[in-house]
Amino acid sequence: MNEGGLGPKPRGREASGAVRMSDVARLAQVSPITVSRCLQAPGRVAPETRDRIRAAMESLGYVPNLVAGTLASNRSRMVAALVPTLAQANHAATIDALTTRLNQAGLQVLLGSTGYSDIAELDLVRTFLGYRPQAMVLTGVTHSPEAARLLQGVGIPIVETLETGTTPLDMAVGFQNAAAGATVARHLMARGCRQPAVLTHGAASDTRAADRHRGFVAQVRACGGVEPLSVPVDPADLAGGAAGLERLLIQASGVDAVFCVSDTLALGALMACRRLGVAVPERLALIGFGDSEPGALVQPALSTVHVPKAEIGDMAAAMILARLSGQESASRVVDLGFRLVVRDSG
Amino acid sequence: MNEGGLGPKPRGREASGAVRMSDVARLAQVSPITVSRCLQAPGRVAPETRDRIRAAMESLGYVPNLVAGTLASNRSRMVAALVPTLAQANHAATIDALTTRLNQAGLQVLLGSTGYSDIAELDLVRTFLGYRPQAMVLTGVTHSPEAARLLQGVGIPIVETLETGTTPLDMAVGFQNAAAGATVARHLMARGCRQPAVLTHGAASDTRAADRHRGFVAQVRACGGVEPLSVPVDPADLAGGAAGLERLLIQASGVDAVFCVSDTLALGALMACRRLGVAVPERLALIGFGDSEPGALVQPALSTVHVPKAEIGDMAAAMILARLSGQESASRVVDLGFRLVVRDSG
DNA sequence: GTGAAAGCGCTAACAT
DNA sequence: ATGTTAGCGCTTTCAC
Repeated sequence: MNEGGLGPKPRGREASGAVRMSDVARLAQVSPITVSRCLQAPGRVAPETRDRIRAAMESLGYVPNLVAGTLASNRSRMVAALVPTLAQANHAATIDALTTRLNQAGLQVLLGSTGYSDIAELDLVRTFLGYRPQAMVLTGVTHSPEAARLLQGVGIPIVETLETGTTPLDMAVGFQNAAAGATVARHLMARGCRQPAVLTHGAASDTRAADRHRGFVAQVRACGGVEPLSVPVDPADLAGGAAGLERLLIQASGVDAVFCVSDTLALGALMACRRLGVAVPERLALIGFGDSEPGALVQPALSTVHVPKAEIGDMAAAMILARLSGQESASRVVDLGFRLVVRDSG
Repeated sequence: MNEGGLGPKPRGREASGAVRMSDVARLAQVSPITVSRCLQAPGRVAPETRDRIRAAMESLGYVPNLVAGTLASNRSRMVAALVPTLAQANHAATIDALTTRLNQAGLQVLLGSTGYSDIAELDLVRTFLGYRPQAMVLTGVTHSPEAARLLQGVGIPIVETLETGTTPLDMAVGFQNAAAGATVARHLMARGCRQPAVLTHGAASDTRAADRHRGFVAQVRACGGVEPLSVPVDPADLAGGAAGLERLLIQASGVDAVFCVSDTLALGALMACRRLGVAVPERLALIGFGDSEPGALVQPALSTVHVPKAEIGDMAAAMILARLSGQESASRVVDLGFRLVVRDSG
């Protein structure tokens, strides 16, 4: 259909008639390298030649093979990103901002979800590294030793998101989870709570949640409060939040405030309170984390901690882009902070 | 640090000391092809050799270059997926399910977001095709003619999600948006609404929303109702929903029911009603679409249409996997349906 | 069970 | 402004 019968295909492996750069070159009567240049730096080919090449590409429906290009140039246009799950608004918003920003700069995002599993993470890191990405974005700063070793060995920019508590592998952008927990504790104690408790995420690798929990407990202690009871929940969904709250009330009926390490958990707890006839915040104060949309809409409106999800994605992209363009960024750790949002629930 | 000084690197382009398959081969005293086999089909190399190779890989920290592998074998392990935005729970949930399922099968997802723009979509399609993915997942069935042409030309499985109204490029999984709109209309008319209206998404390329709108209007007509007024909103967020509702009430104070083409819009409208003192559903019935989490939690709880977001992602993955394993799937279009969820708001 | 040779489609490094 | 040559790191095909 397209061959002139001049040269039989040497290895004959191609599935469908994928158009190659050499086909374009032949039609445009130039050498392949000129076609390549026309794609990489159109300014370096004569306008007439350029038009001829473009016409040829158009008429053949040429789609450059980026895999071959990457191999030859040793430069991919890909950034790998790993999240625990997308089914949570924080992560989705962060990744959305990241991809949007990176796409604008001509970079593609290779996305993987670890499901809060360290071994899945290691697997994905290994595989993704195999694509020789230009950079890698991870969620959180806790990774298996092997993953950390692999990542440090490759010498590409690495950005860890949502957490800035400790020294990053390379760069980090987020906020301090422990400080957020402490802020919530201070707020609750100042409101006169006597017996605070916490609903936390049971998954061991959700160290962000664990940090918030830790910061909360430490601050309660510092304020001289009673040791907070804590109930781990896994999976950390609405039903889990509801069940967790019921368990909590059974274990310690005197609890008068609950810090839920995520809004989802808090919303589930709020539902349980409604069912049980527990008045919020009069009898029980409830504070969430993440400032999700539903939290602002329920009644009583959920008090929570706002975190800059989209800004984190934007900043991660910016840090990567800066590094790739040679700037040895001044700040390797960017703390975007958080903000306590006091509404009706506590 | 690692070279024995035997052969100078021919082209000397490598950034950092990336370990190559030949390095592993040399250390394990086999030829590169045996290392390759050890990775692809461990069963075909002798156990002893295998152990030697694995030890070598381990000690060198070898990470196979998948780019080279893809080029040589003409088979990538990647699936490309395009969504309008991830900042909306439906899409995030669908993609989450898709990636999880595909990752399990050893496939990676290359993710792009089009921001509801056809030209961004075309751009992404072109670029992604350059990576020679094994399959492609798109949102909706409406694409620019060039994109459609490109996609049909490549001969890989294509799955269009969230919409099954028309003939797909290749395969489709979702539900019928127009039918969903009609169902809402029937419900509202049966409840005795006299003057229904609709809050719709203004973005021209959100044809799913437009279909729901169309189906709704057609059904109202079929039921002999008055022609529904419609107010387009863009962007379709909470604030937009609130503003849209106010505009609607100004334009037609007699409206007694509003179908919002998304839950987000409906939630915004509900907030406006609270502010304005409009009783829902007594004075105004409100129905959303998508069955988002907040909708179930607000008061009055939002009536809406449930769609199987995660199931769509799962099914898309399953369809791709089936096709890749050679099964010429019986059904190219899978309608997973929807379900009217009547709660308090209408 | 293992290896040698060839080449995937493109681009870097020099020419000219 | 354009071309030549030589690979990128791997896998295919075919031989042993």
